[in-house]
Amino acid sequence: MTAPTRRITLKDLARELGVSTATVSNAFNRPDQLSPALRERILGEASRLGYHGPDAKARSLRTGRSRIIAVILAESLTYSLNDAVASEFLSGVAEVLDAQGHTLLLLSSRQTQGQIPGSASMADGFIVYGLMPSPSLLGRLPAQASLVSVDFDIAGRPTVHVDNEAACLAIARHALRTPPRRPAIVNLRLTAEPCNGRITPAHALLGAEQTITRSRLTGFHRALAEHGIDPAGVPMWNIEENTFEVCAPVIEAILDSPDDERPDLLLCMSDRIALTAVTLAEQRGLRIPEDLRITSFDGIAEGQYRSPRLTTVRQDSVEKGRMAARMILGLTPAVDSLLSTELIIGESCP
Amino acid sequence: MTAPTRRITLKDLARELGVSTATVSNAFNRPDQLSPALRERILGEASRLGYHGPDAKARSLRTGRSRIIAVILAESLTYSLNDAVASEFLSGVAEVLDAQGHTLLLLSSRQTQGQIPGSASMADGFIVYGLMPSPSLLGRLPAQASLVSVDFDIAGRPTVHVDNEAACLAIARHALRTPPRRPAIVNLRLTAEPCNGRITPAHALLGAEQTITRSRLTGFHRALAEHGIDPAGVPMWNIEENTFEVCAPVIEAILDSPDDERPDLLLCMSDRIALTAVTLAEQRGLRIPEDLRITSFDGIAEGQYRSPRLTTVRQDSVEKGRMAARMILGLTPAVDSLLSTELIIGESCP
DNA sequence: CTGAAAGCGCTTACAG
DNA sequence: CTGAAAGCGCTTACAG
Repeated sequence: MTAPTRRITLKDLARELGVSTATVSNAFNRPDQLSPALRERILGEASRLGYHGPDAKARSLRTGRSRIIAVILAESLTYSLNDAVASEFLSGVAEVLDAQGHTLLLLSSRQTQGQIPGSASMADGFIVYGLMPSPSLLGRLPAQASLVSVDFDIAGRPTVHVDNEAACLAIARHALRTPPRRPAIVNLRLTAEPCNGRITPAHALLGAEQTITRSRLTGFHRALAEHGIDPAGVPMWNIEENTFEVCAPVIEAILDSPDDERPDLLLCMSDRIALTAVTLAEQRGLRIPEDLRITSFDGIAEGQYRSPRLTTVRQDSVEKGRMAARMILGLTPAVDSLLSTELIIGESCP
Repeated sequence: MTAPTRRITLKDLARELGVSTATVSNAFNRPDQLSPALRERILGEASRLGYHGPDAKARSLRTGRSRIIAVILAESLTYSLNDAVASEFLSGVAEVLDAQGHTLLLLSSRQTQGQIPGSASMADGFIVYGLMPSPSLLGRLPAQASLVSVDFDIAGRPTVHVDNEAACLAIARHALRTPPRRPAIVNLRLTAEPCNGRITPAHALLGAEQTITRSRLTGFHRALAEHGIDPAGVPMWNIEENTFEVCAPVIEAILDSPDDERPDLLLCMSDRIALTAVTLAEQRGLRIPEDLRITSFDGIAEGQYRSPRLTTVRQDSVEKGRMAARMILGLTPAVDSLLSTELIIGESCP
């Protein structure tokens, strides 16, 4: 309780005890390297002197490992932290890291600084989530660090993802069992140039190697073709950000079409889009599913506990996070993994 | 593109260029300490050799600063990441850190390891959120690190919070303007021992220095007394975790009371509780606000974009996060700060 | 404007 | 079972 003149170090402690620094280090790191009695004495003295263990900065320099794992999110931290899917993913990562005594550093490939801060290179491994970051960002990551990508591929690196195309094929098949008069698709971040609204032939779409939503669209299109509907004739909209605020104007534009033009089936690429559609449709007195059927993707909790419960594809984002974390820590062989999805039939499209 | 034999260091680079390591270091850290021409040459050579700047681990040992700020969350990361209020808070923190070239490390006082991993001590500062952690956890934090608490006080440390009592007084006054027949209070984590259900006189409540919800209750009680209602006669329930799953059984118990016992006004301590009540009440065919009025706290987006919009207290959690981050970084004087709140009158209690 | 040297606090072969 | 010594990769007074 005296004023701390200087922070106590392992060396101080060794001198105090009359043993070498190696022995003190061993007391903390390799209990088998010294007698229990001596270890006891060292740990006891340490706690009396307020020494809480070897300094993490020095240890990480010496060993080369920090026990920090970084997750690089495609979107801003503000967006990601408030997005249910990304949050669940992070939960899964955190769960495994925590159990292994590791710690989670949050990064975004949209840092305002333009690039990842140097301090990030302290991490032992990087989980890159959601979108291919710029090559320069990727190049700046320490060469020896391990890397796992999630929801997209980096050549030569292991990846974790779900089979978006098959899942979307399945849900669209379900929806099309009841023939729609005017089906429509609401995409998520699918255009090469930003577009928050109707997609026209003039819009270039991102490729399947750049975004998972392209695979989702392929699934929808396959199902439509199977049912004799020309995909090219099905109107598409695009949403730039998976939030109520950004979705709302696009959905409003769709719903405010004249009765005989308004879609009666909306194949949406996320639950957030679908929930926005539900909210705005109800405000307009449209009945779901009688006037408008809606399918979506993700299976977040919010879509399931208020009626109408969403018909959606559940992807286990928590498990995705766990898998990525296990791979990064070497608990699981670092090989490409495909997680399965589950079709949930709710009330929005029975 | 050759096989990386060994990672290149600042020393290698200096040798390669025929300058001292000090000069290379200065080229990266103190541009004013060398001629622009030399600096250019050094940086050019560095990027050609694939040297991405000084190693973060070594730099942090040498300087004593890591440019990492840790947030210690009261709840598990899994819970916190999926809670709108905590997520918004973290957004605010991340926004400021990012702008300052700092990085965010996520910790929980509920780590499964029982205590914060040693690697956490790498952080330059700690933002402790939501609840007083155990003294032992607090004691293990590096003595020289800065510390800001949020939503509770640590003696001698700066804190950021909102005036919970005044806000709850205000919202309860609003609700009581229409005299309720059977008001009730749904508390959040207010009992000393875990209790997910009705609070009886046998339950000890946490003190105001331990939890913000105690201050919220005081606000409710003051308003009730003002309106001539004996607070002791108002039934109270407690919710252990702010999630739909944990809330639901308690809310169901409340709503399933006989008609003449069921509350007609629910003063809830969070929007999540209120949203659960809305969902379950609607399932039972109860009309809001005609049969049941509901007030809450937080002002999360989800409570505002579907009808009935919640009558609630909006606290600016993002700003709370920004404030805490600014204090930790020394951008703002580290003094106790009280954020204001805003009463939102929605349809759940007009 | 530039460089030689000390040292941040630890861990780890290695020798005894 | 224990200790002396090297060195992880850097930054920073300090001297020139």
